[in-house]
Amino acid sequence: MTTILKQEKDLISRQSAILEAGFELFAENGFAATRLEDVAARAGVAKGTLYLYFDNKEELFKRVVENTLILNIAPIEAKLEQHQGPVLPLLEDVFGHIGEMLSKSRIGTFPKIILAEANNFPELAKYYCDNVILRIQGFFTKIIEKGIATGEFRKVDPEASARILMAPFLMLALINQTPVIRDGIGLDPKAHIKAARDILISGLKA
Amino acid sequence: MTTILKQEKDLISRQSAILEAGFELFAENGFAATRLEDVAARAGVAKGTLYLYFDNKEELFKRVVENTLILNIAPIEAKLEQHQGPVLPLLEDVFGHIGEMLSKSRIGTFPKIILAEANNFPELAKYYCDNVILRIQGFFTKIIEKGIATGEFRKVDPEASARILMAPFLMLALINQTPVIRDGIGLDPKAHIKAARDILISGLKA
Amino acid sequence: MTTILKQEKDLISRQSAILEAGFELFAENGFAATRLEDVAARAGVAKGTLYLYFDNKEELFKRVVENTLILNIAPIEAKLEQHQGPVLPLLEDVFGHIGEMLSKSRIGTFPKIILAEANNFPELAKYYCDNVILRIQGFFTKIIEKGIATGEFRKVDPEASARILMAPFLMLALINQTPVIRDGIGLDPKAHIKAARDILISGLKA
Amino acid sequence: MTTILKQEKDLISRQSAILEAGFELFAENGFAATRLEDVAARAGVAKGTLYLYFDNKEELFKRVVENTLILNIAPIEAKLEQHQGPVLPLLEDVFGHIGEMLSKSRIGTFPKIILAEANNFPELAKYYCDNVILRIQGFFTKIIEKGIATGEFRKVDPEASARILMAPFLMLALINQTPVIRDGIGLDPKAHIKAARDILISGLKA
DNA sequence: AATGAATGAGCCTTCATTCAT
DNA sequence: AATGAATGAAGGCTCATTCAT
Repeated sequence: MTTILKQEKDLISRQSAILEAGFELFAENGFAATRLEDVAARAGVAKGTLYLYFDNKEELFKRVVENTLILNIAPIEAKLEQHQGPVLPLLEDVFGHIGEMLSKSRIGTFPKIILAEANNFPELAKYYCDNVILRIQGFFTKIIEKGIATGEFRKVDPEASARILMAPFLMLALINQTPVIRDGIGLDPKAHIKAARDILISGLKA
Repeated sequence: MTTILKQEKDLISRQSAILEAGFELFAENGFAATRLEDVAARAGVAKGTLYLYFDNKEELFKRVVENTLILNIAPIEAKLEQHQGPVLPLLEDVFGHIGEMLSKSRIGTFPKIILAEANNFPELAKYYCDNVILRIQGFFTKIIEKGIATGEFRKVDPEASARILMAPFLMLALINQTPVIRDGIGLDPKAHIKAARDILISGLKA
Repeated sequence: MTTILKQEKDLISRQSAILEAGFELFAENGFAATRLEDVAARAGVAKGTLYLYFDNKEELFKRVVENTLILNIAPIEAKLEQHQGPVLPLLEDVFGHIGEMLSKSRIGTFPKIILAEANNFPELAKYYCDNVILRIQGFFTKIIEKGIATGEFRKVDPEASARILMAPFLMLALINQTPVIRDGIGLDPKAHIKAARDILISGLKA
Repeated sequence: MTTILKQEKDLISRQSAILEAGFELFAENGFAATRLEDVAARAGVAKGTLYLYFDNKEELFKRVVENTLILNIAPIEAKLEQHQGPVLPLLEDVFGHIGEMLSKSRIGTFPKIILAEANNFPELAKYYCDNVILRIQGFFTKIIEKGIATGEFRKVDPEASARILMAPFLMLALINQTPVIRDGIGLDPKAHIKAARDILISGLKA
């Protein structure tokens, strides 16, 4: 049984290693400019091994995206579900939460990959749209609606405003994954999130 | 002489046609997925002709970007230079101005191209950063500083806040060039700009 | 116009060279064991050049087959059409004709290729079946029917007998293209055809 | 000991299963297009197991051929040896015998395999030539010689005529293993053999 | 200057073979 | 002995680039 467990672990870690390697290289170079040979090398396996886990390059790409997309949206949504009382503290909390996530994990790479390849992989873009963007947008929309209901916020268009709340996060995600530009404009994630929270929440308040 | 002029004009228009075609295809498919054969076809020339005007694919890409980048930042900057009195009306005006530009012209394609290929073309990204992003950022920074000076705005971090002002524009630019996503989330450019102006300006006001 | 003619000739000869090279190698090694690189080398062109003339390996294979199949069936059929009087001399003539063709040209390679790849290329086999085998079979069937009508031949099953007439030709075609076996069994094409004519015609005679 | 016997039997049956599976797939797809993975699957063993019984793909192929080649020529030869009196009845008998064998068993697959791969496996072809073709040819040659001696047959070239006798069998073997063509030309084995016997024996008779 | 046929390096993918378990 | 995951050489195909016309 120990052996079985070990094998299982090996299998999982090997697949993970490939997904991980694929993630890094796709994020760095885009889909086309990424060579499977390099993915294999970074994962520490042979070229042919990739095909034991993935049908082809496209499928690997999709799985890389999907795999990482089972992201921390659910826990955030849960917070809102359980939440009682004024939404302002929740919103402030969420700003910090997402901001930190985008600064530290590499989850912010995805918007970039998806946007870059959206025309070449429309189904993938749709998938991302439905499972990530729309869920986040829905989350913010509900917060705004609640805030309007409790009188905390002015009467704004909840959905359009939700997208305005999301914009600084998108910007952070994109630019933080692009060193040349991030360093070029001197963007500091913490200050960025702080300014976003400050201005946007002030702008919503009644 | 007429002939010479005509020839010259032909030369110019041929080069333009290539740049134009390259722009459209690079914007649609990214750098790698764009085939020079298709660029040539769309420009109405033969494949070999491209090489009479451009050294290679990379150079064509750079020239496409550089060529179209001489965008209308200057007039906007000029407005600020000449401007007297309260900055709020100017800022409101600028919101509409940029919003319209991004909705109608294809200038919004660039952020997407640049971000997608920033790691493969760092000099290009740097160039774009210096000549476009930083200038726009500087523009907004100055407006905020002036607004703080006139007492119109709260005391915020001008540069970080400038980036928050830019975020919805970046979002609009990116998503508007990506039909799958634009339609997927139901983004309406006008409503988007309206909400941005509303929330951000309220958020800045003293 | 001289130039145009020359170019046209070049194009034709290049395509022919590829078909020729493909023919030889496919005949020698079969479909799978033939490398396009070798086809290109034998045709005196680069690997990529093949793709200017053929979509892919399969298509090249089919074209090789089809191309050579516009063979000398038509002229033989014509003979029968024009023929008057007793069919025996015609049949004897045809034996010599086909025998010579199979001995000298490499047209006899096809049955072997087709049979070997029939399961991998069923449409091709069907094509060959309809356009070659059935036409030859029809030709012999008609001769036998005529011969029965004129009283030259016994009353035999015309179609089944036609296939018996064809059998020695098939054998010759297959074995003559397979040196190991041809030499191994000491098959001499002329003697083979002579014996076939002798026995089969005697066997049909009334 | 029962166990040992069982193991031994398992070994034998496993090897047989592989040879069997190989036979079917090689016959269907040819050498190159047959994947060892499929052979293993059809034999109900793992891919690696093949290599416990065979050095490599080529060797498996040869063994598949050799293994099944020990066909029933001997009993037929014996008949001739013991035979006394007129050969005509024997020849007629043999026609039915071989015809039935080719229609029912899969022994007719071999000519196709051998011919298709003769250039890639010359020793195999030689082996088949010496042990099968030449023996059958010798058998028919002797019958014809005897028949000439007894005055039953005309004075023909015995060896060349032997090959003419063999031709319809070869044709049947090849085409019967190739459904597309067999169905395409509407070949019926029984009628084919009947016509062959009829015409060829008539053709030989004095 | 313009063409487009030709080139060949490069990459994805397959599959015979190996080897740790 | 048996397994099947892993390997990597080999080959089909694409497309940026060249060059004869």
